[in-house]
Amino acid sequence: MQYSDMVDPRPFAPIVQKLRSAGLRPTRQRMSLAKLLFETGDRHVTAEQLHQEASQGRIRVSLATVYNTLHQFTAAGLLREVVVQPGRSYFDTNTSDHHHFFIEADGDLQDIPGDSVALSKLPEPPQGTRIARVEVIVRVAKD
Amino acid sequence: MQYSDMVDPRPFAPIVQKLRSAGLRPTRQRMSLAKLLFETGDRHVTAEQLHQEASQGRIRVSLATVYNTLHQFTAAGLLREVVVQPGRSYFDTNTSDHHHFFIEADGDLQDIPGDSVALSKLPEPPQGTRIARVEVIVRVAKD
DNA sequence: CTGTCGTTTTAGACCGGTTCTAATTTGTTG
DNA sequence: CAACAAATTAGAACCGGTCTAAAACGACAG
Repeated sequence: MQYSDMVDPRPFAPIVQKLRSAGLRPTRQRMSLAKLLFETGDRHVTAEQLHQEASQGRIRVSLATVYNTLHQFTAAGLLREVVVQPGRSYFDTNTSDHHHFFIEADGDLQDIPGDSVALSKLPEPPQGTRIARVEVIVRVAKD
Repeated sequence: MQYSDMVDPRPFAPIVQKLRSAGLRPTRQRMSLAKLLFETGDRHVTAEQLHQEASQGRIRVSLATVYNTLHQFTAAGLLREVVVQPGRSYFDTNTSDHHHFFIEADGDLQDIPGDSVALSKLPEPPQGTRIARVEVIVRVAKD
């Protein structure tokens, strides 16, 4: 029997790692939220959604902490904030260069596969500025 | 002396027209706001900005009416709502197909000349949906 | 293991943009 | 001009998000 056959004895290790290398202390709340965010593929969540999800699990976190954590993760480059609706922010666990579909009727945000949208021409930024990011939002309606 | 040499005796006529054909009664408030919005080239305003601007002129309009009017104009296709910042909406008097620079530091929005950005490839929209609009936002930072 | 100290979390107050409500005013039509 | 529907209004309410001050916690030295 080899090590690789066993269940990982330190299931939190990768998350602790992730937080540490982002310069964030691995606290109970941050670890729990990180698990929810990063252990199930790409996600787009609002603060309220994540807070509710946490509450429904065994995790007790205040809404303030959810906001703090989302912003810290964003500042650390672990998340990306997406603004498509007035008065509500989404946080995307996919931080690679990509764009979004927004299904207005449902308030549902989806990643667009990286290479299925292409910009063939970009404008010169205004005097004294440089391009920080280019975002493409494809707003779709239901048939 | 020809008609075209004279000052237009009905300076509000074009605006009344515009409102009427949008199915909106040409009330005092709507006319005043329309003048502010449409008589000085392309603009990007927030509700608060427009309200303040109106107040500074001779126009008395409530903030509620500014919101109502902006939304009605948007529904009628006279304006376009642009969402780039959490918790604040911009309204763009340019309703043609075009995109935006957003200068994050100033909260300043600018039109990108129509043909200086080009999408060479668009994705298939998700099952059961169709593309309603494609928005490109170029976020720029100051040097 | 314990004490210390800076960091994090928390409840709840607060904030700013936006929407709602019910009463009043205005535009239109006969 | 009367009558009625539509628009406007002040102010309350709402809602996502932020702030505050106090309590809890994590890391580390001893």
